[in-house]
Amino acid sequence: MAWNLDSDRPIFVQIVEHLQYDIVSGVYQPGQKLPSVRDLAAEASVNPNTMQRALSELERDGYMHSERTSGRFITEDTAMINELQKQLATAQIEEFLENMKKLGLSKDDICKLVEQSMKE
Amino acid sequence: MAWNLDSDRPIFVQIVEHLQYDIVSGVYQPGQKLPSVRDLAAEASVNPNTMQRALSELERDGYMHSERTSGRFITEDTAMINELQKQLATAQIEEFLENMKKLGLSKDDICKLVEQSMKE
DNA sequence: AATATTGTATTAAGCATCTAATACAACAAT
DNA sequence: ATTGTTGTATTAGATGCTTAATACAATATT
Repeated sequence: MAWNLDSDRPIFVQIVEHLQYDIVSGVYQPGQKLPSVRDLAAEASVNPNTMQRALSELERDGYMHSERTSGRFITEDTAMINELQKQLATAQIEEFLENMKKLGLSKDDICKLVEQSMKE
Repeated sequence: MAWNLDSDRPIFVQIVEHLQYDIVSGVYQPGQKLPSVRDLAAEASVNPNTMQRALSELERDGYMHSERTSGRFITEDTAMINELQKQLATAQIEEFLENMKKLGLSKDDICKLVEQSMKE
């Protein structure tokens, strides 16, 4: 699975988002053990420090926790995960609609374009 | 008009996007003269060098051109502007749908959420 | 003719990000 | 008991972005 990191934004931020999406979509199940920092860093072709930083952020927000030497685990709080999904989804929609309006497109324009793209 | 620049991405990139949206939506008309680099920089609360960099990018891509000392002008190539609008719109849609899928949402889920948000 | 404004260029400094290279303590695996 | 793996911390260097402070030539403006 490619990580598709670009240079337009800090890498550690993109990693945080990527992992949030993996948690929300079920790539990583609640309670599941994550690969080690070094393995994740290699997988993402990133320095271990950078991966560590991203993981620390996710840990700070409660989406995972580390057991000293046994590894790192996804939270088992499914309510929290569902909340994150809801939050990310509404953020996506709001940003999308706002940007489309900035482009000078009407609601009808937006609907047509979305419907057209959804058919593929 | 606030520029709403954040620190998550390079400012000059955000300025490029902001101005592209202003061109596409008609805030700046084809052939219209832009404020000076210094004025735009002040308006965006940004260093003139940073604004200059963003403008150079837009100029490199043909969306505007500078007349040495008379100022800087939006292109009169309306076809090019329409093409940019189309390009930005499809990019928005594709990114949006891709992210929603990454969140594990089905097409029905997406439709419902969009319809709901569109009513406000 | 004198002045102001235009775009443009340069240099230096500060800052955050990222990589690289280690190091260490805790614990699992052997 | 030894070895390997875990998360974590530290230091140094490179790079890119941003600001600040200028400077200059060209040309509107007065």
